[in-house]
Amino acid sequence: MSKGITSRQEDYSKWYNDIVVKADLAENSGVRGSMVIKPYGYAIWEKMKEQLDKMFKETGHQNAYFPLFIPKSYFTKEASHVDGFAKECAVVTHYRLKTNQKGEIVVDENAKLEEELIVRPTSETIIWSTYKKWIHSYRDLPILINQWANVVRWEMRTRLFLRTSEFLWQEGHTAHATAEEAIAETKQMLDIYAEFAEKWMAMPVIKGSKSESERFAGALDTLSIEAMMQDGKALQAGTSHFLGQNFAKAFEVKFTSKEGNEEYVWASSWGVSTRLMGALIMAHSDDKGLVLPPKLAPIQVVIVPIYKNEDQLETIRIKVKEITEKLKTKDISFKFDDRTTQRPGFKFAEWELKGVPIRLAIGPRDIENGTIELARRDTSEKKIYNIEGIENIIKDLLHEIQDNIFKKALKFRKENTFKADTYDEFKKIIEKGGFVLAHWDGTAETEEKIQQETKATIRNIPFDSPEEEGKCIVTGKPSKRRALFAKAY
RNA sequence: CGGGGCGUAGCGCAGCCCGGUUAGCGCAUCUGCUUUGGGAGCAGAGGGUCGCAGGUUCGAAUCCUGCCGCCCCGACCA
Repeated sequence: MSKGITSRQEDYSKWYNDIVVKADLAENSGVRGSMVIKPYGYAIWEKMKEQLDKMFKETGHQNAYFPLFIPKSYFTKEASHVDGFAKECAVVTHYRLKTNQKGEIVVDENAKLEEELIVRPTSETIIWSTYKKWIHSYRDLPILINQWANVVRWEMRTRLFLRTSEFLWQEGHTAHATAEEAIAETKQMLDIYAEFAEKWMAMPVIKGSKSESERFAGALDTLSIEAMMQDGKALQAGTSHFLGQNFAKAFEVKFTSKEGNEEYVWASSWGVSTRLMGALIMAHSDDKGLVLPPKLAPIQVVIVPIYKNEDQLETIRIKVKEITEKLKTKDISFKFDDRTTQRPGFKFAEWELKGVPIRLAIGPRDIENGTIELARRDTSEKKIYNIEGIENIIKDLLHEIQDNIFKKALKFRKENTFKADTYDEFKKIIEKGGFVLAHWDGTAETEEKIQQETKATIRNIPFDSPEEEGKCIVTGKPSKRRALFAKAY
């Protein structure tokens, strides 16, 4: 492992990339724009998945699995949906290879598919074509299904975790008898995402609804949570869409209501992806490497032995065993790093790079005194504690760290969120980086003008943005609420 | 798709302009000894179709032609 990572100040994107690669989270693969998620990175994703999955199930959802391939005809049924995704679809056209006269492996032109298959960029169409078969009566509703899957969007420019051609995600697809119910579901799932972001990722988010031009292709309303990264840019961390009856109409999904009327089904869909990994990294990490919130850290405590010979290591091993037994009773995950091939200093640096919240170091000195050195990743603070009762101290400290990094992120967001009442003010803030709350006349033209001139977009219109009389910073037309603007990932 | 750049050891690069005999450096790897409370030191070793294909030449990493791949900027974008 090479020393050091680029500092945030020097080159923020390089810093991000260094962390991903050097903390062993992921790397680029031989396929353009597609990444390999390495075991340590995948372990973090698994922690996220586990918690989200639990939250989905607690709210009555079930998991299912739908095909990777979508027949082109399904895909093209909902017009705005096609418009939104057509330019980034991978398409399967053949099903066989052959060897030509030169001995090369080539596509067998005789094995052309009658109908091309789209590799799913999202599954609304395949799922709604299936729901048609499942839904006939109001008694069949609601359907509350989630799927954990991979999807492909052929992006022009990719970055590890933040935007890759293939990514992992979950997509919820629900069907309801009424608009109210579907809207309530849409909101509920956004709340779940926000709770997960704040309580688990320790990342404060702003809930709101998207402007029309940022809406999901085929949705009537898109809600999002937006988080601020350390460079002041916004990252969309999750979306929940109210799809109205668009997909039901496109796929002819009707049900007979209690009153005996034939009606179209109402829908929602919602998703978060491996992009959350990128958010997690950029929300908390520092120039020494990753900083993980204890609740998502695959290893919460790492123990590094310090010794001069095999005898000393053996003594330490026995002591460590006592400690780890106690950690187990407190449900604390740990790793005893007894590799003899690396020296302590190397291990310290490595585990800091990997963001382990707490490090214990124990050597002959400690054995003699019944003590242990404890270092916090979030503050870099080091303290000597008695081994007796250390498990309680660690348990409390893990909560404190979780809390501390959330507060730190919240403070940073507050310090970098501003109100602007003139376009000049607005431009200055955007230039520097940060969130801007400003009045906007509600038109796509103004939104586009702002984006063209400043590269900032409307992230969302925050739910907690109070009603107030204002004037659009560009056109001066009246506005009732401030929208959240920022440059975004 | 437009503009720019790059392909030489696992990674990062020098050499190319001005052709010349064993193709070099740093990191990593391996071996040995000494080390181990903040990324060890010394000594030695291994590792290369110089992106691919042609051409020019006594001789090509170096010059010429074609091709392929990748990266950056722009355009595009849940």
